[in-house]
Amino acid sequence: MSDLLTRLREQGWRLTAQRRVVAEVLDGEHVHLTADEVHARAVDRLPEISRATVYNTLGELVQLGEVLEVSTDGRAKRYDPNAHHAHQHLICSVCGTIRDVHPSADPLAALPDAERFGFAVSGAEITYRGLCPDCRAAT
Amino acid sequence: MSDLLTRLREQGWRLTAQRRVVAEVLDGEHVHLTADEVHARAVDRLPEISRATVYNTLGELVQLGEVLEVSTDGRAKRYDPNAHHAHQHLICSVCGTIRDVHPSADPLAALPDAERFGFAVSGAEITYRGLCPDCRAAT
DNA sequence: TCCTAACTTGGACTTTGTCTAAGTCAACAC
DNA sequence: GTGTTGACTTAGACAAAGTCCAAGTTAGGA
Repeated sequence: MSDLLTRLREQGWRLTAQRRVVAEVLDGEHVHLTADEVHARAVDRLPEISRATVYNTLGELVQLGEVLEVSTDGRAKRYDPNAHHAHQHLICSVCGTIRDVHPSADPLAALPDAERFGFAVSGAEITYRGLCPDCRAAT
Repeated sequence: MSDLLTRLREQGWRLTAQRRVVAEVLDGEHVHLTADEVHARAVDRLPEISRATVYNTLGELVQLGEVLEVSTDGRAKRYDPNAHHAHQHLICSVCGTIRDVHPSADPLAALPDAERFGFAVSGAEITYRGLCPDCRAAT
């Protein structure tokens, strides 16, 4: 993650305590946190950090391509620090747990020209849904 | 759509004016409307219909499998009446236009067992992103 | 050490959606 | 047709997620 801080500085970022803390939270646990969860963890380290700053910083990290935004359920967006390795998501329909997964085929290749309607198609996200082992066991 | 009304009645639905109007709005234009857009169009036909009823009715249609919910951007959910034919979505990154598309391969087949982590995987949604012809021309 | 543009803050505000209590009405029985 | 009843609808309050703004603070260069 020191890589990340270096890259950000090269982009002209001011390295404030708040931004450092947000970056550390995302780096610390490889999970998919909501903005409010990031804020809660950031507050543990820097009690006076505001919600607005967390939102701003997350938005900037997304702009810079350092973090991915995942909108899966129409509720809060989740932030995925694993932005430098292509992957898709597998989500438990019951508890919402998210795993990164790696399909064997590129979904873009499966979209024929006739199905592109003149769009310049630039990417594809796949959301797999199912029941995680814990939720299977619970039923 | 009279099919739809018939199916709904068979499910024990009371056929109220409000529900009929919501069903007609979704049937009338094969687009992907937000709940508020559905409400706006419903009000044109039945001025006293309330937002709560539109939300309730859309939720019921989704439960019954007659309409799909599409959450693509963390903003408002969109409702897709084309629930009886498997398809995926292609979305313009600029204007948000959504098209139904039909990839040539089943995305489920591209997820190896080793990448399922014990989940009972039940489905996959692909969101293709790109620039629509209008937005390409505008740049 | 100073300066200043960039950053942060708290709170107001917006959007999207949910909930509730009270009133209305579709469908069935007669 | 008329009455009955539980399902449905309504308006408005509420909640969650996110944005915006004016005022205060500060990182980093001069």
